[in-house]
Amino acid sequence: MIQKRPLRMTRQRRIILDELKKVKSHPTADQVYEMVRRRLPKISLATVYRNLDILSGAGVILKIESGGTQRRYDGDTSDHSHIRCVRCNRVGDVFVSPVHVPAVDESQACGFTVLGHRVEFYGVCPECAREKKSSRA
Amino acid sequence: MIQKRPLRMTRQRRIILDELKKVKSHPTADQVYEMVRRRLPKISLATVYRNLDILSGAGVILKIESGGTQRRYDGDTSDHSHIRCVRCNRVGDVFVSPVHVPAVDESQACGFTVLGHRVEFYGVCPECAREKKSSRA
DNA sequence: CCTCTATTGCGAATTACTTTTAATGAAGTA
DNA sequence: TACTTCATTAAAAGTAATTCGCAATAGAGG
Repeated sequence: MIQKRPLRMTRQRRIILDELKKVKSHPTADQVYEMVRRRLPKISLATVYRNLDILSGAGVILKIESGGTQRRYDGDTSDHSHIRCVRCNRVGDVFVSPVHVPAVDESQACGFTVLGHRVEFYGVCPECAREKKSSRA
Repeated sequence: MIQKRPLRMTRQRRIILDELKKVKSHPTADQVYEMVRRRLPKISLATVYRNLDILSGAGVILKIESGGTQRRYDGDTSDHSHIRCVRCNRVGDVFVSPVHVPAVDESQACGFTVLGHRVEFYGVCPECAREKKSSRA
């Protein structure tokens, strides 16, 4: 594995990574900002965004792109899927045995070279399920 | 099947729908705007956004939410998956026999009620593959 | 230490989309 | 056909999320 350039471990980068690894949720950049701010009150939101980009580019964390208005980040890079709440966009982890997806060749994929796939689940998170029930939507 | 209220078919809505059904690509709102503008030069981008929302809400077209910075729309509502180019975010169709995804219960999904899932492919589109090759990135 | 250059913090800019407002026009009614 | 009504429109302003530009700063190797 060729390491292009070792990541320079600045105070803010270390703390961002540390906070993200610490939680099992999938926070937005905003939420990471709030978490990190408790330890580094002067950090800027742009720095948080930049580092989340750099860290996900380096494969140290995961950037969850799919759906919703805000990106989310995951400190857990082990193999698992995600489920997104259709109401509040909260993201949870799904641990299932590897899903068998038939091989797809270019002819079936508009000439695209297939690199991989992911399975995305959607549903209702416990919090929203509770609200829904009480408000009889 | 209860029809809430029949869609009022305005000139601009008809043309938006027509242009979207005409192509087999998955244009962004911007691209739809450009297409429609050739026939309705005075239409506004907001109208395009609003109608794409209304049409997808009515199930006449598909809104593709997953990944990239811009939403994409699909005039083809038949059952198929999508593949996204990791370089340019272009979206293509993938026609595969229904993928078997094992049932997931709440305990495996952080307490979420699972409503469904989709399989997303990613890869490199023909155009980007060609560029990559020539520029030896 | 000292230098070199990646990284930071700040505010301003950009992107992608949504809302507001007043005017318009599609479709049902007489 | 004329009238009515209310969903829909265009244009502009607004908003939220993210990114950029740049001077100041600070890790890491020498």
